[in-house]
Amino acid sequence: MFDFEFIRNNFELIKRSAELKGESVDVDKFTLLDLKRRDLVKRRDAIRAEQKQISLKVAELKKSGQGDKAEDLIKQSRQLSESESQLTVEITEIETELYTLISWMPNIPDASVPLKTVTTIKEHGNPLAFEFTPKTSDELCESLDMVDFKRSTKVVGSNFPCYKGLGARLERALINFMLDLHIKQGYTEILPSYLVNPKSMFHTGQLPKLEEDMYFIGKDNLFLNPTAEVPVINLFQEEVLDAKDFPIKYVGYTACFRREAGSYGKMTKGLRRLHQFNKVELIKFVHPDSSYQELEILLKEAEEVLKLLGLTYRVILLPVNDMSFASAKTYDIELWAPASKEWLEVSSCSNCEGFQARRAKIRFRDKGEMKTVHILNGSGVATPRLFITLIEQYQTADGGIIIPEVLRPYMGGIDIIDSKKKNQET
RNA sequence: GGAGGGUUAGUCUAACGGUAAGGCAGCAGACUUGAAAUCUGCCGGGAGUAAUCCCAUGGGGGUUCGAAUCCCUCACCCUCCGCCA
Repeated sequence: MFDFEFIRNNFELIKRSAELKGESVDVDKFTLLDLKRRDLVKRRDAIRAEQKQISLKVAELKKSGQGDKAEDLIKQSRQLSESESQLTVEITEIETELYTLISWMPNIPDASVPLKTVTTIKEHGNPLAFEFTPKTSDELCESLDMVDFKRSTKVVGSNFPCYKGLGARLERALINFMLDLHIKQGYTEILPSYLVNPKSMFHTGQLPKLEEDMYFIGKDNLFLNPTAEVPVINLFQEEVLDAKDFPIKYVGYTACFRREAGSYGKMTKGLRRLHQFNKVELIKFVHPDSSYQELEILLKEAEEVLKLLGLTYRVILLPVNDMSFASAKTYDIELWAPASKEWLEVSSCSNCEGFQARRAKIRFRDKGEMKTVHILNGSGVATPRLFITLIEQYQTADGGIIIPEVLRPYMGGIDIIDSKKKNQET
């Protein structure tokens, strides 16, 4: 969200970036309402000033025991009061409209972001060649009994996975491995609430735009978080941070809930796109002057997960039309699923600059001046597609899965998942 | 769920219904080799070249010429009671 003054001075920029992000923002309407508001406010202020003067005179008269002389003044003030409240009604209406208008303006992309072309920044690892026909993750999950999709459907519905046996253990191992790694990188762990209030959803930019994609508990007016970004960032809403602590780094794990309304087809098969999934999320509060350097560091910190797991991945720079509402610049990390033969997105690392911070009123003091912090977020990483690519990349000719060494301590020393060991819980 | 108490600026704390006062922190300057101390100014937001004006006491409403103050309502915090893992 932007300040009024910024909007007044940057019409073209806002209009163009909104169009590129697929939003229609009526900038002309803003100008019209803004001018009207300023005019009305000026008129109301004049009335209020007059009322104040009268009020002071009344007080004086009453103090000096001449209360009866105040009658005319009081009558006059009552009349002013009427026109004042009329103007206030008009102003409130306009402000509501303006606020709605502003809350639908997406963040402006950084100058380094391409308009429509996806740019591959780097590739890591080798293209994997198997001397046998590799199984897809769906086949492996079934043959090794790691995820029970069918039974879970009876409990809740489709696309809510139920991990089972060593599948559950592997999922848990991944989460813990990632958390421990990021803690080593200097992040403070947060285990936040899964439910968040509407205000918080607005601050981080999920509302108003993505309301349809969110689970909502009407009885208590709460949303299920779609990412730990929401509860973690909102911990600090309306706070003034200390610049001495920058960069402030938090890592949070939560289950994430998304309705994925309108999704269908191949992309929803297996673990590809789920209503509930696990994600470890990195959040940084930084000084505006260094937020783009911090974004590069954040990306490297997320990549470290995949490097240590020995996975083949690539990093792409998202063009404006693929970027989220709140982001100014986003890198995606994609993993290679060799059997399914597709790149799967497991992480988005974004610099949202002051967009969320202005909404959430998260500020810091810089040489006596209050400023808006810049907020970055990055998945480090989401588990389902990591799970898919890991089991596809590490599968053996006889249908087992080798556990990467860094995960073994989290798996009770298990080094391979195979058909004999599939339900083992040593 | 019930009863009572509370919410004032970055922070801490005042204000018989008469128009938000202080302290601390912070910033700038003076003094100083430098610092501390001290002194001066600034130190919530908006409009205006400026003088100045308006808004702001958790949110929303009401009473009043006038509300931080009185009333209603909601949110949150604290204490106690009830219920429960």
